[in-house]
Amino acid sequence: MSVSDPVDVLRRFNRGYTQRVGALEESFLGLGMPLGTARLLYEIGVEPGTTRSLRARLGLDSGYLSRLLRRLEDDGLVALGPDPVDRRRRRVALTAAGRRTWDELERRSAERAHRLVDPLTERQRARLSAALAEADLLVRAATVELETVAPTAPLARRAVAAYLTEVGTRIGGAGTFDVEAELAADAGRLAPPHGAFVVATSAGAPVACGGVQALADGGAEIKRMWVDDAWRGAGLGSRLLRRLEELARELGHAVVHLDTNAALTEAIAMYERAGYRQVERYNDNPHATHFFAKDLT
Amino acid sequence: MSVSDPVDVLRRFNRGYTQRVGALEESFLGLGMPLGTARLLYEIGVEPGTTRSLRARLGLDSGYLSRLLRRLEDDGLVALGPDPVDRRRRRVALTAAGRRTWDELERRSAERAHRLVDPLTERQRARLSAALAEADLLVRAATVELETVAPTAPLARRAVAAYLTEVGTRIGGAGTFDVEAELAADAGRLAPPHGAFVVATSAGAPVACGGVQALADGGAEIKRMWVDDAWRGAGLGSRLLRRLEELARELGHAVVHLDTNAALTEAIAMYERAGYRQVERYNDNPHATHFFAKDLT
DNA sequence: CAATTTCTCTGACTAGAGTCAGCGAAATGA
DNA sequence: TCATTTCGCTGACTCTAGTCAGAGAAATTG
Repeated sequence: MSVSDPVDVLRRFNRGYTQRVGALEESFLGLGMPLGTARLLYEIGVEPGTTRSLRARLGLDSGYLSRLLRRLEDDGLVALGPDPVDRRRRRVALTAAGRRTWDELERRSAERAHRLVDPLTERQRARLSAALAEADLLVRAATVELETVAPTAPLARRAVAAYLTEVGTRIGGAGTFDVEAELAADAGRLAPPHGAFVVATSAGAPVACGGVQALADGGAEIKRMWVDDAWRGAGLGSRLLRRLEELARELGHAVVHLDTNAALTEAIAMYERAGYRQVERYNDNPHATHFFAKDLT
Repeated sequence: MSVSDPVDVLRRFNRGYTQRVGALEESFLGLGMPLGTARLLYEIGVEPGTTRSLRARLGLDSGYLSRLLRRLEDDGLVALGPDPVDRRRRRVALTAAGRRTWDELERRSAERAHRLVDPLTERQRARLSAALAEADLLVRAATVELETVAPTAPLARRAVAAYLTEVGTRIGGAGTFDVEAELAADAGRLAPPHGAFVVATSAGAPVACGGVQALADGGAEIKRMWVDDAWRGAGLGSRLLRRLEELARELGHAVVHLDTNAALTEAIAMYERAGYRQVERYNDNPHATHFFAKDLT
């Protein structure tokens, strides 16, 4: 067995790691709370939300979640209130007592981690840190899911809003966007029959997106390419790009265009790596400074 | 929270990893077999044994194990027979069908790992591989346990034998050792009241060792320093060295000596990093070419 | 040889984790 | 506005995982 076959390395790691460190999870126990309940409490503490968002994050059945929440509520650890946006849903947040329990969970978990790292020297800890951060990013990237969704879907709207915010700040305050107007424009052009929109999600949260639309004078155009800051460097951009090109091909196009701004240096580098060549300005987008095209062979 | 604090990175990794890949464990499912049963089958496949040894390895209740075994037997996957040594116990081994199921478990586990790695590019896979291998080594190293044992203990004998084999091959066939004679010599000098022997174990197997003895003309000497090939580069050597110096101090010595061979380059580098300075030959060891000493402040 | 201990197995439990169908309230679309 | 869809909640389940006490066979001890 080759030491460097990623599959073998992964399996070897997995076996060793879950045996030694997997016990970390069980640190949730010892608070007299079942694991599922503790996991939920922990997740609420990390970021409160609606029943819906929690379900997505933890992958739970709605009935099951409902029951778990009730138990936490009975114990006085969480407070439930109606969601003003959609009164069928409920918003969940920790109470003061819940926060104290959460802090205790945090403390115990950190203590366990600390004990594991303790026998290592400073240098080794740094090495472990770097290795785990790298592995974390790549594993996360590998498990991201690409979904084609309507540009009006909440997921898509959030992703595009994030895109606009970032581009706005990157290219300077001058050209900030009217988010609602932009979203409204997307609704038609980035949807079938002439377009498509793809969101990359991780544990239910959007981490990257991109769309294709048909250009008036033929060919397709890729728009709204965005990768969350924390997810850069894991090849998510090129994966998304490949998917969008595929969609453009399915829509019957033989060439894709895209425009971008000089400030978005990583994006430009990625387009070049992906085989895009720089072309003349093909639209009047005031925010665009660079224009690219690629033939879909 | 600093991104590079090892404790935080470890915890972040842990959360993401067990969520995404921890499911790997669940790959045991999908054979229509509950997790516990599959784990037991797997363990029997790795190494058959008595009910008793399996209970110890998996940490199961005897009643529970009994039930699980019966289920496996009913399914024709394992064969149970009385243990000739103690007829209250039973010996357990896989049947041919059990072996096939075991192989299938292996195959699926590998396939899952493969699927995880699949969306990544070649380069990313290599990065992931390297990162996991590094993390694996360090996590293993962090969970290694140092025990002071008698040099006659089976664990110690195995470690010293490995040491002698390695040194023998490294410094060339010329000076191979009489293993039994060397072990007999250690028995007296590397044990209390004038010496000590330390073995580093991981999951019960020796992975490094080292001993201290008193020199005739004063001072202590470190001997039998060995780190298993697969465990190099994780700082196990320096950790062991520190422990041995501590033991030398406790034995009342103010200075430690050690000798080594020019062929053992990593060891020499480690001694220098640890503050050892080269000194004149202080014994007539024919295998030694380099001599070191360090003051215990 | 008898008494005691050790060992596995059985039966009777409990709690956790999760699934599924269906209900009623709220939101959405025609 | 009315029909449809979405949403969360409830009740009724199932399956795992694991605990515990006690029975009976085998080994050990006095």
